[in-house]
Amino acid sequence: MEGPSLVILKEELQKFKGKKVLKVSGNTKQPKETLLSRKLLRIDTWAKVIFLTFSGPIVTKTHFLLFGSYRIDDPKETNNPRLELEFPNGKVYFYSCSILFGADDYLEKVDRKVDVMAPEWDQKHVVKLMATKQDSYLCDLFLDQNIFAGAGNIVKNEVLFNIRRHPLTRLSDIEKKDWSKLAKAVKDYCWNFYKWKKEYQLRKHWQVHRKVTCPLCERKLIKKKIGKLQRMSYHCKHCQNPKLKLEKLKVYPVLPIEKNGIKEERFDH
DNA sequence: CAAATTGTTTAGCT
DNA sequence: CAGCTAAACAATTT
Repeated sequence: MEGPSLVILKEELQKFKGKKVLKVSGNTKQPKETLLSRKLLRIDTWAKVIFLTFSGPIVTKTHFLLFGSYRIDDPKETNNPRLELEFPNGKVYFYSCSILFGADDYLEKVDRKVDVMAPEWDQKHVVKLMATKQDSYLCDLFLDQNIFAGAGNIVKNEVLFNIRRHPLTRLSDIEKKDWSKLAKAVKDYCWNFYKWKKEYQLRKHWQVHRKVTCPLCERKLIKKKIGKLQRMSYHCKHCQNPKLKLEKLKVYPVLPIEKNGIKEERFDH
């Protein structure tokens, strides 16, 4: 689950704010019983993490990793929740995720200036941090949670296409004056992600991620694990700047969605 | 249906 | 100590 999805979860949990935990269950090894009878006081997100603060205070930190999911008032029948909380007005279920208790300090220490979805996101601050990673490939840089907190593999692949650059372009191959454009392109795409996901239109907007053909030149896309992080990359060898440094950096708008019958997204996460 | 996946941490090397 | 890799974790979709 990428950053924007966590913000959506936060919104969906608002109805439980100020409510008391009536019942706790789940297969987490963390001391879940300590949450009984406590009130959910606040909900914070950072990067791909959600923090729940209960009276006490007790702070939990939940990360959904690659396969995690959640449900509200509508449990899955196929597997057991890691944590289930019952409130007077409903229940929330977390599945296949990492949950840690006692996360008070994390919540305080988090750098909100690098969180792509945070109001405190600070372009200049991000560019400063980028300067410490000049040798990184863009495909690795965009996944660096210390610099682009909340960006994931979809964001990475789509932003690289929007800037028409090869994933193995090094940051140092981009003019320094354009670095702020890179940062903004990632942040802007994340907000589009957020909007599209709420409309169940996210996958419809994918231009290269998990696709086979380049939407511009119709050539077959390259699908390969590359970069230091070896995450799957989808890119067009022809359209994503095969000749480095020749062209001024431009962030192209996302192509309009095709009017064919791509089915609506029904993902839980 | 094998393969991929909206990801990260940690143990164990060199 | 830095930096790398493999392993572990876990569930659903195409």
